[in-house]
Amino acid sequence: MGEQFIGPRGTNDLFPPETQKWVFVEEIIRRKAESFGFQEIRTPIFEHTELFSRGIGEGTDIAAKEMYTFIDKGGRSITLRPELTAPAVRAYLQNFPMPGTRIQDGRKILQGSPPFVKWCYFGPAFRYERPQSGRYRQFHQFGVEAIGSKHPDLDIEVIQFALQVFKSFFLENLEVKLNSIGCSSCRPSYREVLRKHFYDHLEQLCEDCKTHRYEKNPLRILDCKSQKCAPFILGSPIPIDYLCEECKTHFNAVQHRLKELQVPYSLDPRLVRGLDYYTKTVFEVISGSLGAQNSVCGGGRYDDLIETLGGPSVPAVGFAAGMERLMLLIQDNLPGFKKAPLLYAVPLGEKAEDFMVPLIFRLREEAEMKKIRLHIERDYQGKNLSAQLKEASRLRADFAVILGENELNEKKLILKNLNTRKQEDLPLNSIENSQENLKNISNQILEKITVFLEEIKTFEKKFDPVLELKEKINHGK
RNA sequence: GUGGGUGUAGCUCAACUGGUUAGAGCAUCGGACUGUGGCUCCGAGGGUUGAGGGUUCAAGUCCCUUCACUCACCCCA
Repeated sequence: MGEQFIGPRGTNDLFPPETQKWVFVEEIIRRKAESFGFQEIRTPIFEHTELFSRGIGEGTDIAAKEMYTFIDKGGRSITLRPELTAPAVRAYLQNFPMPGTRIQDGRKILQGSPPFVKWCYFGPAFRYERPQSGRYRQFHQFGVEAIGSKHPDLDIEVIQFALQVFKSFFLENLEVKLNSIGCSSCRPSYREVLRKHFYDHLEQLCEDCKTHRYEKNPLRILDCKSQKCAPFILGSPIPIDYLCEECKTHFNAVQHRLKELQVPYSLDPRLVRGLDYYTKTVFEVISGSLGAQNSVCGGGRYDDLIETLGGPSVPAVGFAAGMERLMLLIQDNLPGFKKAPLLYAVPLGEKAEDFMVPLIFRLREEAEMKKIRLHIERDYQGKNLSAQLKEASRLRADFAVILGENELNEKKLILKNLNTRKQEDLPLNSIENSQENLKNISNQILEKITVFLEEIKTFEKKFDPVLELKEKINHGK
């Protein structure tokens, strides 16, 4: 087989019809984002390493061992983004002017309200992990961030947006998990309570919990799935019992709204998330049909992140969802995509080509001006008539334009409807490829085609993608 | 990083307990049909059996190493 290049581990190539599905799905998400007022942003795929190590926390698995980091030619440490929230915050701080600040106890205190933005994004992210179903080294996320307000209704709007997106794809059997992990004022004391709880059993905990988590971030012990830790986690104190007044009111407000809006959710006191920047509300949407990597989307509040990254204290909330995982869930439900009707041009011989090439060019322009969606293709391998028509059939072409020696001599051109197998001659005034002549012929062809297309159109109304999708869902399971 | 499963033609898979020249379907290309397509028939090309080493008279098959894919742990989207 020789030596062949294959793509790096954990990366994927996308081809039609997959690419069409992605475009379709992204477009629906964009429309949904528009109605929520989340505006699309684009930030670089790489950033200074420091942004991530500080942003998501030195101790986290992501920062500690999953980052694609390299030194560039200027000696800077650069990292391919493993997530998009930290870059969004960086972009926010860099581009949106703050009101005046005063320094108090080494912290920047805002004199007025910070700029408020509601953003959404799409794009690739990179983590060095062993790939498996729903997990890749280059994967794609979409998500939203609302920066500049601590209003609990924004937590709701973010969750609602995620659910609305999933709903537009008729996804069922999704579960919303919710928790609150407190803030910088109540978490330290809770942390101590946790340490005390686990202290007596320290020797019986798993390696990771014993050595790292207990010291660095005892909350993450709650998230540990090891058999060893399970019995001690069961009886451990949970974050919501130790929330400060502010966090408690916030969490109550969030839950109140969720109930009011009849959003089904379940409290999960062990949901703590793997990134250090979360505060207060955290949530996750999981699916039972994804295998081990069952989380479709995860997010929450990050009221301290902007300050961690060198800005003033600005509250924010957001989530990120995995495109690959979303596609896994919905791709069987997605409809086939209507292609533009195909016109296959069949020039036989050099003279015919000399006329056909400018004609094709002109046809494309005329079709566009008349807003006729038409795909025009031809043969480039000098095949004979039979073979070219065979190719046209293989490509499911709807029409063929045939031009050979005979036609040139008789000053005509054959337009064949490949569905009905009927063909007719279109007279040529001349075989000069003057613009006027080409335009004339183009319009003749397009006129004939339009008639056929009208017939097809009424037929295709049954195949409206959304209707078809709905039907599938209703009939299936 | 750790464990399980799997690697045979472009794709999907055969080849009994080790036994001649590794087969089939689909796909591709050509011909029947020197200018009218989807069908049919005939034919052709395509393989260092993932790679490297070992055992054996003999290895696709057994052993070791390595690589890739895949699922799971871990972690997360």
